Amino acid sequence: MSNADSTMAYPFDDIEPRWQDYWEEHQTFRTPDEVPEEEEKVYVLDMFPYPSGSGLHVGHPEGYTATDIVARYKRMQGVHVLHPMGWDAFGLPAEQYAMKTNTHPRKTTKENIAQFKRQLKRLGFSYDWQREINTTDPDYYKWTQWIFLQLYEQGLAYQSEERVWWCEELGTVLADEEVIDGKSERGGYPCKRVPMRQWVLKITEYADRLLEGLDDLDWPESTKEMQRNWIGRSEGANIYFDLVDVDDSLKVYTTRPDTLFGATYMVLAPEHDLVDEITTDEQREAVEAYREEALQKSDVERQQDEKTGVFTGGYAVNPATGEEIPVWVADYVLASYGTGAIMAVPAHDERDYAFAQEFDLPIREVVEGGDIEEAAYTDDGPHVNSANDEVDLNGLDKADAKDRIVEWLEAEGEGEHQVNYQLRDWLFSRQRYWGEPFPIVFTEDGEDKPVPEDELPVTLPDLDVFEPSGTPEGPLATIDDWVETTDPETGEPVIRETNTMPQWAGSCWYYLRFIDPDNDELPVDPEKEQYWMPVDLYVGGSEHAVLHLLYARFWHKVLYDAGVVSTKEPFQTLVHQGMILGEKEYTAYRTDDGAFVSAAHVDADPGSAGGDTRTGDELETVNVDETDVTKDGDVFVLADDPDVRVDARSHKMSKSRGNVINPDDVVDEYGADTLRLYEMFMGPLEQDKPWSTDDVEGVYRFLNRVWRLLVDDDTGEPTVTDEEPDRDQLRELHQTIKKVTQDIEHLNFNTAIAAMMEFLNAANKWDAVPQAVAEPFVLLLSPFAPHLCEELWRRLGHDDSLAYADWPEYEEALLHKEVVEMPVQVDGTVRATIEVSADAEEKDVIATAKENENVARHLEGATVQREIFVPGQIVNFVTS
RNA sequence: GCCGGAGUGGCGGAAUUGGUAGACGCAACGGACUUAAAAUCCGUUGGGGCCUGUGCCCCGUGGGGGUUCGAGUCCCCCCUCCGGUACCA
Repeated sequence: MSNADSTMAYPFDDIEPRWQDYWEEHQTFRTPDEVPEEEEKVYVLDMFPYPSGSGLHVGHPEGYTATDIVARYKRMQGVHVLHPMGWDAFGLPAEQYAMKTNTHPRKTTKENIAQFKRQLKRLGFSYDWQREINTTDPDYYKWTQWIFLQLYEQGLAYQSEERVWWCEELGTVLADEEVIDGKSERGGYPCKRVPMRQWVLKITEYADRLLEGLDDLDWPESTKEMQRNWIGRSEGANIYFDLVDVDDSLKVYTTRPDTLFGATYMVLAPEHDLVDEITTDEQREAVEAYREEALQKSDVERQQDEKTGVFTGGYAVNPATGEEIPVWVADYVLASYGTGAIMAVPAHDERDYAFAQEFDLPIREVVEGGDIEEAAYTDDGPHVNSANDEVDLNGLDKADAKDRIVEWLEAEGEGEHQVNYQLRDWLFSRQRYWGEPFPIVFTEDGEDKPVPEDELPVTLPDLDVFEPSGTPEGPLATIDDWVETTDPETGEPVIRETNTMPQWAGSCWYYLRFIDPDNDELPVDPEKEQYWMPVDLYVGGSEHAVLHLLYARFWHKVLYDAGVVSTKEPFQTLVHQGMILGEKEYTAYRTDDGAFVSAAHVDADPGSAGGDTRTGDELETVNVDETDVTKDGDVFVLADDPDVRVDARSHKMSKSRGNVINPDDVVDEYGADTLRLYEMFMGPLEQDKPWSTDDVEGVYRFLNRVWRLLVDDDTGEPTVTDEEPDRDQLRELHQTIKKVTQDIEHLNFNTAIAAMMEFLNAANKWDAVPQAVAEPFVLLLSPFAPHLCEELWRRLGHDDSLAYADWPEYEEALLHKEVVEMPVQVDGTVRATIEVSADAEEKDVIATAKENENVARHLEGATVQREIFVPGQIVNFVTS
């Protein structure tokens, strides 16, 4: 039963497609190719979507509406706006679908894009569709390959043997998350890690610049912090430990060189190069077995709490104490961080402490302050037991001890100060079909060579059959007549690189291509780039807080160094829209025989089935209607049985939960303007918010009231008058202009809408609406509900679109009320509200306040110590 | 564990530099219109208490303390929830 069926509803289903056609026909939102002469510009960008087969989700229009409002608002202010949209269309799902149905990913992708585009157009976004780009288009990925060549030529791309999960049965390489317990997630077939030659990008070379660049960006603090943590810069020292009976030394990285005197053993990662050399014959078998086991474990499995490890039989010399200390192999030391080896200081490191306890290794205190019988002490304190003939750390604190010992190590040639990063170089190849081919060939003697620029793009060959390649090298390796080619320079036979680029590649620079999408000479014209960059507002999900945004910043800096772009950072202001959750659900728990169990006794993730914590019985979940629950203190209980607590929360939308809202359905029922307005009205943009169909109807009613305020339902004629607006009407209008303008500037769309609702409530009480008030109001509403407002604008007598009409400006003088209400407090408690003239003097206001009966009553018998007067805000009498 | 964010009516959420807590919307209730329903319109709605009534009093922004004439807002301590991350030496 929807209100939308009512005959009273405004005809959105007629209005919306009509205006969408108009905009398309008139190219209303086309941004000219030429660089405008006027300075002022704004580049408003959405994170472009992956066009999945399931179509648009209600989460998409949230960010897209926000940027659309800003774009439309800025256009009306006469600013040049770049507001494009495109498709991040390479990726695994289309390839998996191809293997299931033997449909070419190109076809699937094309269909999905058509679906997405149709859905977006229905929502009336003001994109310049002439600039649409698609990462799978050879004219686009030509330049992705070109950028790879820039990286290659600058020495930022190298090849390395990296281990991948290979599943013999499935005949394909799997990602980490597709392998569980060494078995494939699909089918449960055994997998093993095999080394593969892969391309890796030297993002670590840019670590410091990526870190520093964050400081000046107007980004959410949490996102900047996540990037900082991801880069993970730390300062410490490399220290060299000579090996006993082996002519080599062991290099370790530590952030606590000051605890060197407490290093009582050492640990190598199982992958460490020196394991073989160090291991003694007696220990070899045990070490080999341990190593074998560790190599087949996934990273997750290796991060179990219990520490495992095995003694190598070898010893190293602690350079500070001269002691010979045992060298172990353990998988709590990661090969990928630091040098893959550590000096273990069990007294002052929790992990080393746990390991030492497990294997009964000595624990020696070198920093005072804790109780090392109980636990590792990692805080600061005076150093002890830390002196030899040449250096003495005793009594020093952490910072001084670090300086002193590093100085000594450097003088002795036993170590040096070292900065380290958690950031790893970027594994840039995938053993897949549906991605950008690398512009690289290999000569017969195995040398890699770049494909010359004028030979780009290296296009993806077609495949007849989509099936697992049967080789870890991926599907392209099976196409001989593509792989085998000739070197255009020498005419010699060469073979092509058969890896493809990861999905991130295309999204690393798409914001540049939007500026100049058809350029076949360059990725982007420098003059246009200088005008439009940086992106002024970038909106997208926080799931991209690290990877996409870090990779894109990295490429941008490389392009900056190559002189392709003029800004050091691509995205000046970044906003993450919150997640839209499903409708709020109340969940009760029940036993087999139908008895309710209070949620207080249920052990389960809220909303999913679980067990009774007292009896262990399995419980089923029941959805309870909102009307059958009631609030009891902080929790909800069944109205009929207040002893039974129920879970009340909204969940992430998912097919399995069946709480997915399809934007198409909402548009069918209420129209695009309602969907847009609702998503903006739900709450602050950045916040997660639950969907509520009742609330959708609320904003729909608002749009209907706007329509009825200005248009006669029977005749379709406007109901406005040409009378001069009175003072009250002007004040209402100008207050609304001010509020809406400021709120859009701050992306506070929910309160902007509330202000317009307040305006409407006021206007509904007027006998008639003057045209001079109606028109600015329609303009204010237009970025939010563009179809409705275009229609109203037309009916109010305008021939052109309002897309470039002047944004209304408020007059300060019209905002003021002549008479204002002021609360009067006695000792901080409001006792009355008085009406005074807005420009009344303090003494008059105080006098009026004192005359108030209730105020007088509270002041009776008391001495007024102070009189607080804040003009227009408050009067407060403080008594003794 | 660590980092980040948030706790305000039955619900989503408002609240400039500290200045009438609960704007706006939903839901609920009452009324008008209607043969009736829907839609629409008007009104009430944080909790408790006093009063014939205009009205008045007390409590109230996760909990406890503090600063201030005045605290949702600032300071200290604690609790809960959400997101991220986790053997990074």
